[in-house]
Amino acid sequence: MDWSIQEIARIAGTTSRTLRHYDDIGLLKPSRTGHNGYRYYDGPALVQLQRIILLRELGLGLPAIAEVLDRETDTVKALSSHLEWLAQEQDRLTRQIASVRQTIDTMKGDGKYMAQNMFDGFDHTQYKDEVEERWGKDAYAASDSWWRGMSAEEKQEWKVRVEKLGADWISAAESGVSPDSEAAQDVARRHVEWLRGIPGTPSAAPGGDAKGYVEGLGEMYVADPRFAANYGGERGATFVRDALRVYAERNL
Amino acid sequence: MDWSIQEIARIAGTTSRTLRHYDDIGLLKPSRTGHNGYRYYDGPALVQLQRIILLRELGLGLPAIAEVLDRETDTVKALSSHLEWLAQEQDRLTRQIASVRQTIDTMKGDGKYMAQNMFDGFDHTQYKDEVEERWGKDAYAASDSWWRGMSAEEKQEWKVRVEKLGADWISAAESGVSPDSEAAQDVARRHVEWLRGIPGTPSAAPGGDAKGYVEGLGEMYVADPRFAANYGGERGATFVRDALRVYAERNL
DNA sequence: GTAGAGGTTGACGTTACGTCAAGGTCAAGG
DNA sequence: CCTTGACCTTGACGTAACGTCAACCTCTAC
Repeated sequence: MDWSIQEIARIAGTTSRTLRHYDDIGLLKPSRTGHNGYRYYDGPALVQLQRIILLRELGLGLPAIAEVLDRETDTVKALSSHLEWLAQEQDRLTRQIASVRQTIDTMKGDGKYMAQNMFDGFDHTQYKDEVEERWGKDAYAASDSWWRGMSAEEKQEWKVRVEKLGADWISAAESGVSPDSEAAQDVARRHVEWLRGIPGTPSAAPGGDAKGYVEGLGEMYVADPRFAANYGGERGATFVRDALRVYAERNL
Repeated sequence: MDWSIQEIARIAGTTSRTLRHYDDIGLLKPSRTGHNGYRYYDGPALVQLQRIILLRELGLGLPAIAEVLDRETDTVKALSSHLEWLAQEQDRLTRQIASVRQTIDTMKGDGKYMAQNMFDGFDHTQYKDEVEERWGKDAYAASDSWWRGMSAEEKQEWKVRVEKLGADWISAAESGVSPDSEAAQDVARRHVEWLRGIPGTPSAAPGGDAKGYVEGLGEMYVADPRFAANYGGERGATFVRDALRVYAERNL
């Protein structure tokens, strides 16, 4: 009264390969093995197999299932902790979906963002004189040719990055944490790394005054309403300035 | 004006290993390679890298990103189809979470199900005489010892399987599809495979009248209100009977 | 000259099997 | 007895995107 490997596979709704795999990892051994090496399974083995399949359909991993089968863990307990993991995954997915949606919207350019044309790379020519005056002709030229050298898609994605950085600054400022908190400093780090991608930025190497540059930028974000608007107004810009100052002090 | 592998890794917020991986699969080649084999990256490479990282954070796979970079696919298009996939995943997760919750509830035994003690394995002794009369003493004895041989956990999970099967029957019946539809026939197949797990069930091999047995069971589900209740009342049981009859006719 | 930091190319591990590949076993028919 | 076909076996690669050694160069600074 036992079945061959294909037979229980069909009965249980799985494949013979899966059965062999379970045998290999010791999850479910055949109840009997023929002299020819054939695997045979009996009733209790089928019951075990059906338990395994049930738990697998719920998403449990094979090691977790093995624990349940070895009576090291309660099934309900295993499922409960699995449920937590599932909930976390769902959260992550939800956030990612929101992110993708926003990115698509930004890229499609619904006018709202396209019209902004911020200094941060969106329309260099508009600020030509200002940039030349502040950082010199070379800086503008380098920055401009860099920007012109990008494809439309690259520009789109650059904008998206700027958006995200701005959004992260705002949410950090509004979350009420201090500018020297780890969260804020992480955004500051990303901000500085982002700046490094723009030609004309002083390098962090000795000789390039990256520290003064970053601190100066921070002040400008506060002083210039066009920038402040990008970081959630004056309060936001102040937060950005403080966080950048701390970051520059510590790392540049 | 270029960076070593560690430097851009830091600037972009990733690891050198990842950079090497991208080089290996041809996703992002260094802009320059030293005579010693060292990889160096310049500004445009950094821009590319940042595009890649942005898309990766949104969950796109590397092949999809490669398509975007090779201009074979529009970024927005790639993200849109990615969004669909994400939505599907979310659906799947939601359903799985519901399934796990229900399973946990059933196992915890909130009394509602525990009290049911259906024939389908929940309390064999209760139906001893009836079973013996219908299928013989041997059938009852085999079935009973099989049931007693199971551990508490196995019994719990067996109940869960019965619950799910019943729930699937009901939802199939209520969905309005016909008993010979693919969906209904799939549940029928699982039902028959489930029966095979109970000792005493006639085998599908020649000599064992599996066809008559299954058809007889179907009739009983309709005739006996205790069973019918398990399949959503008389209408549900009728659906089950019809589906089983079709299945038996075609496959047994 | 020698640390020490950083670079290189392999190559294995991760999840749960799918998918060949090469070859033995078994029942049925000519 | 031999063949055919269905079924079985073990072995090994592939999957997604790197993390993590391992063994071995290279460069800079003291």
